[in-house]
Amino acid sequence: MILHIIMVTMEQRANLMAILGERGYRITVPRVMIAQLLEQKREGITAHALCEELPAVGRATVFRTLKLFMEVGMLCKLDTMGGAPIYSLCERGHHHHSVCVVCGAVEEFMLATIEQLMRAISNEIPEQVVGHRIELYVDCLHADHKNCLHNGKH
Amino acid sequence: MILHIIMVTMEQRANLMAILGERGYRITVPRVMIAQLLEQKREGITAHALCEELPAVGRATVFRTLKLFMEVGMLCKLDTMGGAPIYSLCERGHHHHSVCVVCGAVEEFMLATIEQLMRAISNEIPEQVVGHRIELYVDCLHADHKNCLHNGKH
DNA sequence: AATCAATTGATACTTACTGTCAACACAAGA
DNA sequence: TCTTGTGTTGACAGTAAGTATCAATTGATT
Repeated sequence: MILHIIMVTMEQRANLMAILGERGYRITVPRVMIAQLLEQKREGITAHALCEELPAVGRATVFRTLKLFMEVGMLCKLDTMGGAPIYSLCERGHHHHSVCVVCGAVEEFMLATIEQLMRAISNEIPEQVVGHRIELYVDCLHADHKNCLHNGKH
Repeated sequence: MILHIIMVTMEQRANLMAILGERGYRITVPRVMIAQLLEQKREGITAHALCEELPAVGRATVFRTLKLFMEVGMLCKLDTMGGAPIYSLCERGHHHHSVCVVCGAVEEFMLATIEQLMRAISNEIPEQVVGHRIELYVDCLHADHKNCLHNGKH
């Protein structure tokens, strides 16, 4: 059973800024603005859309910031195979995506079993696991694939 | 314990061609050449390198073919965060990657537990799972991060 | 061998992302 | 609170991954 993420907490942005601070990165206006927007767009957002919604922030800064957030493990980049990548905040290790291969509908999900698995893997391999990313390719089986991203394209 | 993939079988290319045939795609010279090369480059290869090694095959065809192989579920695309994506053949669901966040070293691995997990998930969610992708972000802990992809860049 | 749709290669194009650098702003110390 | 220095920004130009187009070609089928 999929547990959709409902909690939209301020804690996350605070976390993100705290992590930046800890690592010696500055907490700047553009970074806070981008974090805020990502927080609102829980379903994820493209870099292009981010730029449009934050015209005050330079394009280069948007990409630099996305990369930074990814490096500190608070942002996932989802490759949609034929569309622009989608970025979305994640508490480390607690957020994954399923992509419908028919209509392109993207859903977030979490499964306790995945997190259990990750802990198990940590014990099994010599490397130290600092993060992970799981994408499920599914057929969402919706009668008409209503959310079809591809409809507009063909 | 990581089980590195050792088996290098001809079966895989045959599989791939069979799958193409089944789905009504033609088995052409460029497709066979690309499949052959991918088979040799087990550790994965960039689209750019593929083009260089197969000068007889057009760039567009290389990308089209990679996309096709991904669509039939026989090829994984690995996003390396700051480098060109790496493509590598996979028997469906039996091949994943770990990426060292320090030095960028990429390793393939498989864990039976992951495949068990996927079967479990299939039963838990309403969507039909047709494929998956798992990337582990690790610190490989090699004393000097010898395989450091980033060395050349900084 | 003939047929015809699927595929190819060349080219031009789009777009995600990065490098550069002068101007700026954040945090810390005087 | 003023100063100072480094991290960060924005604009712009550049790189490179990937796609659209279209005439020429090729592979499966008859």
